[in-house]
Amino acid sequence: MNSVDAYAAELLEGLNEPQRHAVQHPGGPLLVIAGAGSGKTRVLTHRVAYLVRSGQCGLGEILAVTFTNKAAAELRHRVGDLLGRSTRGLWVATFHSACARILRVEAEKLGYTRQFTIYDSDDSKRLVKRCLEAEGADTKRFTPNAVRNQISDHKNRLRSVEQAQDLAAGHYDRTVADAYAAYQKQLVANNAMDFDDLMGRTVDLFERYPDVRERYRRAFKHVLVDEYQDTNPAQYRFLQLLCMDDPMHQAGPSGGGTGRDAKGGGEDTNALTAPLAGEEPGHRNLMVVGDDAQSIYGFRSADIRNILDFEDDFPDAEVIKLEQNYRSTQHILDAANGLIGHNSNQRPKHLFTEEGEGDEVRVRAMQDDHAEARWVVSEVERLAGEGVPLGEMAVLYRTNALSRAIETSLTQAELDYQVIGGVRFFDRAEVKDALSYLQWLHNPANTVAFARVVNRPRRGIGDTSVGRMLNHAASTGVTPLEVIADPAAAGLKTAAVKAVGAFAEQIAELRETLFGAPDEAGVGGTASGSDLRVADLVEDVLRVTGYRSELERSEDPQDEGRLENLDQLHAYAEEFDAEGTAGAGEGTGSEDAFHALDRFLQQTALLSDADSKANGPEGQVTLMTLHNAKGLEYDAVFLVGLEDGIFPHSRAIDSGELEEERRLAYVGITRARRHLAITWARRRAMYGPPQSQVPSRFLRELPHEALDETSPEAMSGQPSFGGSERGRRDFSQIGRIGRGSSPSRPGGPPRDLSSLGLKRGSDLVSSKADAPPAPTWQPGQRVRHVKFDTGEVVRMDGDVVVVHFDDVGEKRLIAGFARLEALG
DNA sequence: ATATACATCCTTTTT
DNA sequence: GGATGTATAT
Repeated sequence: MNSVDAYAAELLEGLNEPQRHAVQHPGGPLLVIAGAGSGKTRVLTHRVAYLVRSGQCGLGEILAVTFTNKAAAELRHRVGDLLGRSTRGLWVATFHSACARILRVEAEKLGYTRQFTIYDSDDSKRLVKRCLEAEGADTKRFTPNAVRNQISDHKNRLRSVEQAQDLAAGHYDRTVADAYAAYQKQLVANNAMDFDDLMGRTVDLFERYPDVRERYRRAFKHVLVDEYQDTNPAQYRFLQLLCMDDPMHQAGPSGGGTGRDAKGGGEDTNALTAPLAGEEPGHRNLMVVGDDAQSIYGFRSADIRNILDFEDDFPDAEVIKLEQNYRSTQHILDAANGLIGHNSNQRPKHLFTEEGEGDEVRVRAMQDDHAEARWVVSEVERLAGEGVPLGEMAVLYRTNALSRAIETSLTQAELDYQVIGGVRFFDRAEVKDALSYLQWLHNPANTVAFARVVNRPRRGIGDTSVGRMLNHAASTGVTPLEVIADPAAAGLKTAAVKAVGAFAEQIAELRETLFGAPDEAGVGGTASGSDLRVADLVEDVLRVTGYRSELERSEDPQDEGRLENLDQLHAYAEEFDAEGTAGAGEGTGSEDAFHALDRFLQQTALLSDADSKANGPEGQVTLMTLHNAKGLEYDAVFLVGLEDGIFPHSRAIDSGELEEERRLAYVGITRARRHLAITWARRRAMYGPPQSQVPSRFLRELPHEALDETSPEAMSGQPSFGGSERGRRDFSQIGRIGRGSSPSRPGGPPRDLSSLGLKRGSDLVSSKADAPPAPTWQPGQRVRHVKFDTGEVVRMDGDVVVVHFDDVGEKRLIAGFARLEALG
């Protein structure tokens, strides 16, 4: 072994057999099936480092693709650590940012300028809405969101407008296809691309310009992909084009070229992959890493068949399975294995660990959502007492709506928590407003940004006026910037003309700061403000437009927070400026303001909440949806709301997406290192009155040996005193509790509360701080005063239970009451 | 043009 | 429960 080899071999130390195998893979297609917690990032980073150290290629000849910025950053960081040197030159990017980078350079070839704007889903929704309205479609039946999703699906499956129209069978599909046509036309007119276009247009580019494709194919000798199970057909084709023999011969508009389009017909045809003779050979060095069991983005057109059929697509592919788990204890893995075993569409695998059995997975049935929340919180407290940091605990749920009860209980217990999800920073209205100003200054053709800011803050330019200006712009093929120079031409009334005039002046002033000299409306000026920083520009926008002063003047307490967000945006821009100047140290000279803005917008468009999604740094319990939990791990995990209709979600049940739901549960289970508890509630208030719930079918699929269930009914959802229908109707405020030792009917009511769903002391905890000592209840004990879950008081007076409705209102109380009445 | 009051609708969402 | 959109009034 020569010294180079020895140097590279260091990178193999500490890897297990299959991991090492993957890292050393000589070349050609490689699929690594990486079970949860099996060290897939390790394999990826070590392979990148190994390729470089063993001299197989240069750092700059590797492209590593991920789905999130966070994953990309981590990958880069860890490769840097392994190599002990800078990773500049290494392409680690998300699919979208890699494409955006390519498209900036090649935009002209596709009829765009390199200043094109990237529309986020909100922007594109607005544009779709406008298109639908222009078409005269009924936006009740064709909601902008639904239509946008359909269009997105078309794009992700690489269906052109024409293909979509050809495919459209019914009226609905045709309307969608027409909207797609109009929308796409508008995007080009706006010099804008949506997220899906970043992929799709790059694919277009590669297909239409073989020389361009060839250039990139040569630039990257090795391509590595993370989370391959989540790739959609567009991403799949992108990889093909980068690595493989020319797959394009020809999937023309009318041809059978829709690849894996199930709707389009042949389930098994795959025009993308047919290896074609006589073309220049691709390097074929494609390594993909993923876990089919964690494919949970089907609703966003991710196609699990990409990972399931990898060997069919690439007959010479090597497949390596990583099944040793370094995260969880065996009981948790058993639960995961048992559950996922119920899926048929999968690659069989069996996770194992050397860490030992650990705790059993606890499954608990709760009276209702409040009891569930309270139980979770009491467990959080218990574990905290055992030394598990709050930041190492997470509560996971299917839908965001389920977080509320948990939040309430955590607050009452005075425990710190963070909720992941909800509105992202860059999606907040005020932040988007500010960014839209910047976007419009940068790309005056951007009508969405224009429509957004023209009357914000309120300037007396109403919807009708905005509509007229947009129409005018569209029909005369002119940008909104030119429209506001002569608003009367768009047919505005005098008051509106005046208001627009004031707005135009503000914009002129801002353009002057950005471009230096005043220029004729339109195409970016010549010499632009030399050392203007983006942060200054943000501030100028807020000042000149009166946006900031409007908020400062406001009485609304929420506006305080909005100002803070704007300050945060400013701080973010300052950071960006600092990085820019630091990086541009050598030779580049001072970058002009316009170009800085260009880079700034590019970056922010593809940024999400970046790093906020992590373990609560210190002392914070984390709450989030299962989707958000992918890739994370915690010492203790609580999976709540395991009820049919919630999880699996009713819409998934209806549309036969149970396997994906099951994978989602699998993801949840495998987040836990040592402690896992799964709960469901007999009754839950979602929207409106509480509904009876049935335990999730997934609970029945968990292997009993791995579980700790309080009672048989925890699984079945049946009261232990089974028998006839009862307890599901409405009742008076008085119920009776059976008494004495002789049940009044066969298998009749027991006399204690255990069958009421109140099984343990913790179910009867007082939630009010100043309430009398919370009476907990133990089997066999007589009960006099009970504090019910939401704080309502239940007093037992002999046989009769009297319920006091206080400030909370009665609908929550009925839940507890149903069970009491059931005994009567 | 805008403020307010009522109705309506609810998955998940890496970019 | 709440955010969004439409109808109505000013």
